Amino acid sequence: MAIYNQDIAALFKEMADLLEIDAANPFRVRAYRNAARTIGDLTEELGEKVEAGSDLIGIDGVGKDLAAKIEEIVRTGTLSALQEIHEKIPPGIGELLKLPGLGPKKVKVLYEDLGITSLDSLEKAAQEGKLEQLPGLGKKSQEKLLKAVASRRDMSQRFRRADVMPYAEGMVKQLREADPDAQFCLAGSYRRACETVGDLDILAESGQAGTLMDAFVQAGEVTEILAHGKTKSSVLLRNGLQIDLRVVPPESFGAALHYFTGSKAHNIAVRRRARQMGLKVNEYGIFRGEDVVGGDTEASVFGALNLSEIPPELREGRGEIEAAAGGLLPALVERKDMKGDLHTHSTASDGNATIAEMAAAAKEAGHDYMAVTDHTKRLTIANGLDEERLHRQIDEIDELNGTLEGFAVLKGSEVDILEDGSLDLADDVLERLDLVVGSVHSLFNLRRDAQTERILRAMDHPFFTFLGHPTGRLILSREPYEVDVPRVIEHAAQRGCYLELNANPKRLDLSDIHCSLARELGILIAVNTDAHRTRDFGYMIHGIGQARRGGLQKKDVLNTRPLASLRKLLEKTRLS
DNA sequence: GCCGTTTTCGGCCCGACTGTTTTCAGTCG
Repeated sequence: MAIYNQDIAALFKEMADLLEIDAANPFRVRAYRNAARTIGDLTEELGEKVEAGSDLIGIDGVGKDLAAKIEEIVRTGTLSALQEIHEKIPPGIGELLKLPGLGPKKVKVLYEDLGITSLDSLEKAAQEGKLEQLPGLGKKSQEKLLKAVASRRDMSQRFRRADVMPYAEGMVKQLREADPDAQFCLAGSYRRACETVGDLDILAESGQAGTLMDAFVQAGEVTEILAHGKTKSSVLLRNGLQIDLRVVPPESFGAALHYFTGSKAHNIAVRRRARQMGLKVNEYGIFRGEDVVGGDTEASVFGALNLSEIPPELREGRGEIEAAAGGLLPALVERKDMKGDLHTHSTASDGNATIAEMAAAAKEAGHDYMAVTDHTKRLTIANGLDEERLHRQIDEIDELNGTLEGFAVLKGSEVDILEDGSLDLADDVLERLDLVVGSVHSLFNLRRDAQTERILRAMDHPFFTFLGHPTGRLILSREPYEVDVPRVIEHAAQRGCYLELNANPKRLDLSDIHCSLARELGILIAVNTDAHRTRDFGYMIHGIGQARRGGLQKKDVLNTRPLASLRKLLEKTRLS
């Protein structure tokens, strides 16, 4: 059985959890967590590196010891150090660390005094009133833990970013009414445009901290107050979303915004740099001894550290500090750079607007062109088009284009990739199209090799333009199908075709990491909404957020091109 | 356990809030 990076990362995470409960050196714990995070982000498989005999030392956070442990995992599938610690700390107990209010110390007490190793046994002990008798715990902790177990069971702990936008805006609106002079900014993973967020962080600059705090905990949707302090409070909404509000004075706003935007890994890296320069960074400012050297704006924080300003989307501790120090940060693509949308549907298949209506909406969204890419016959559930219907649609689009001014509708198709890698429509109709999006809509459970080969073969088709939603994942609801994405990306580079970053907020498919790999290999990415309704063109902002996280610049994105250059690039993918 | 303008040892980010405490440890972000 092949070992993938995610497996190695999972073992290191578990190791970190158990070591932490075992009260190991906290920096040793951090070393495991750091390595797990780095390895989870890598695009090259360490299993292959080990087989090839390459050196693992040099991977960020991997030294001699962890390199040996990775080799052990790859060769044996297990980690003996983990099994050793299992003799002291039972497996699965790390789950308890995820409960709010429980950290390593208390988990250890729970296990040693009451033998608690699971949510079930914790719940039972709490119901029997045993927790309140433990040192450091009381009646209140017991009640909170009982609630935490219940809420853990009945709701997922993360939210798609797009789904929390209305809650974020609603809360800020209520706070603004309480203090019209305050400034608000959403921070955290939300500001970094992460695919999912665990909670919302709202930062306020205000002289009325108390007023804001009161308004916050009394807001309409709040069902529980988790903390209510002078400058910092946390609440839980009915849907389980946690919101944190922090109020700071104007001179600290930039430092606080930087701090609460994170990520944690980025902040640690920034503070390490500050320390090396003899400075100290906290959420109130940046200091040399007692002297303030920055903090009112984010620019002042980066400036004091001799860094160019790092866009929030890149603050993941993946080398952005070094890039900023060397003046090597990319100028990230922006929404206004987008000239068109190359993946849309109409009533001909499973969309709910006509081509003319979609074209009008695309133009309204600021685009100069749009490609119609309805489904094909294999996807009967979506009323996919067969050759004859597509021929007619092509004629229809030609006719429509004759009536449009300052806007072009391109002729395309989202063609099903069949099991053997062939395309779902005959060449004579594909040849008439401006572009062909190849997508997998069936047989998600093929073995990894078979799925990868299937896709590579489809890409080799002479009329193939780009791969639609390359992994098929649905965020928080469906795992990607088993496919060797780096291999697909490398193949696209050799073949001379493109990849899609699907901007639908449920998909955001490619991931940021894979976007970054594609960019390194010089592959153009089409950022498309896959719109099925006119309002879906609004999805573009989510795609742009993801593209920025992947470090994509305007030049890396296919549909930032004006129509004439776009046509040339589409033409270029055709093999004779 | 990693790492090096602190360089093979001795550091490793920093502060607010809670609950249980009676001066602070644990947790969280």
